[in-house]
Amino acid sequence: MNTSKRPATRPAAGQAPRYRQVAQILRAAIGNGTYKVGDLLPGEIELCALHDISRHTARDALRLLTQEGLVVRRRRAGTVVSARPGPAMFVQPLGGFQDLLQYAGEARLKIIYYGVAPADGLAATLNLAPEDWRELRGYRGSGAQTVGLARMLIRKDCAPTATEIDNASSVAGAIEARFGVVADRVDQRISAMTLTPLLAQLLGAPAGDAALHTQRQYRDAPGRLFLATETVHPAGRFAYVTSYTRERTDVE
Amino acid sequence: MNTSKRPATRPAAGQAPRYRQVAQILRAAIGNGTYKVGDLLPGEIELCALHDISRHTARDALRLLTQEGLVVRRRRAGTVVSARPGPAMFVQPLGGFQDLLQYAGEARLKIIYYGVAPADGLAATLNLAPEDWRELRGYRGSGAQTVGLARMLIRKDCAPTATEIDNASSVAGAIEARFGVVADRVDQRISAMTLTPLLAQLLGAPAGDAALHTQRQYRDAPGRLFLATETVHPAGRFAYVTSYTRERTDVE
DNA sequence: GACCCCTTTATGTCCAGACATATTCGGAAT
DNA sequence: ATTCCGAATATGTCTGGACATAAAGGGGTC
Repeated sequence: MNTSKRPATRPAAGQAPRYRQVAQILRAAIGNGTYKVGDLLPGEIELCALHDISRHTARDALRLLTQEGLVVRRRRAGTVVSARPGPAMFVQPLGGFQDLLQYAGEARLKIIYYGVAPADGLAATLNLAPEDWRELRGYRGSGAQTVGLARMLIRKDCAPTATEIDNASSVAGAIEARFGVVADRVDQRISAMTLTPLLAQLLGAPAGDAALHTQRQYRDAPGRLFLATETVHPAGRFAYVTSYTRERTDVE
Repeated sequence: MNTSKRPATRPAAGQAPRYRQVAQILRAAIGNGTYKVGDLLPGEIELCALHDISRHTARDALRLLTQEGLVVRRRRAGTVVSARPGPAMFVQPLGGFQDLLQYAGEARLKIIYYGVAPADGLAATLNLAPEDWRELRGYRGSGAQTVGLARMLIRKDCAPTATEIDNASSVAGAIEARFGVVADRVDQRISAMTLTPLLAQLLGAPAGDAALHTQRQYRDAPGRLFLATETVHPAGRFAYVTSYTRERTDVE
């Protein structure tokens, strides 16, 4: 293993890593129809040549697209386009329990309000006593892009600080880390809704547009509600993606 | 780069890849409390030593746990446990899986078209050769109430008759009963959409209203697509309701 | 105790290589 | 035209290495 090694082609300062750039190029090509569903993407070796990158970097780029459900990869068969990306679409796995405890990919929660639960806020909606809860409101998004709006109630006796929430991968995770309160049951409801003028304004979308409405209630082992959330994602910005596989019992 | 390379430590025949084995060991350790939320996992270098694997294999194992939301990784900070593995990782996929194979509750499928896949139908949307597929269109509803509209592609070589479909609890069930083709993997995507005038008319809903849009692709064991469906449910008529419970995994 | 700064560190990103293997495909035979 | 088989192929898995960088931590100063 004594061949000389090409110096790494690092991205310019402030730019995304090369593998993300290549992933974005491919994502855009799928989105604009250059590659259609069923088409083969350039293979790993071809991507190396096209973008002057290593096979590792090419595979990392393709791994991103695989995770987003845009392509399917099988050995020898190659990389096949399986879906078109919505423009700037974020996808959240909707598989199992853990997926409920995570933010979608890189869509972070930007807190815009965290404090006393207003009498006419989410607590009222859920018929809860506001004085027992903290309300949190925030945007979900990445960078300057807003994917959705979230509103949550956190029971006062297990309300982390805003900093703790910022540093965690989810609000439920922050609660568990700080107070040891663990979600034992999560009830979820996904439905379609029409954006009200207020929500539309907050989300920078036209009023009357369609949106995904997700409500979740998290309960601990004795069944006590400790976290309730609702999120609104305008159509075109967000989708739940799930992949179920029939389980093999031959594993391990 | 002229040091000799250790031969790869491949898993024994029939066993999962090493990176999956290591991931499972760590997952179990998190699950049984060896590592608690907030704890540091062994770093990459330590995992290499502990399991006699390369850093790449260690990183792949940790990447799985990251994807499952069990750990959070940041440079220099290390790998921190962010959640305990619920059954969600294994979240009774058969239960969830089977749900995909059934109609929602009592909402039956009323077939309004079953035959040749039109050149401009769903096959075109999925970039499939229409001549290899049958297209089925129908209403989902109960009694006189229409809940949603469904459109499906069934691969010709395993297309049941309309009567067989009527008599089964699902199209996938009819396919399995008649041809023995079993869904091994189902990819699902749930998003919000706005009703086009045509869809609105078919559904008796105002054009421009919000709707839930669900797309599913069913693949058999070798990964071949044999059934693709899409359904549209106007807002207010349909919601996905799910309840996840953390399963007691004290047995293993 | 708070703050600052520098070193250390553990992950992130990128490079190269090799072997395994599932899958595709082309050619031969029927 | 169909079937079979073997070679080729493109991804999967695993090894090694190097540099970048964000973050932790320790020590010194105030």
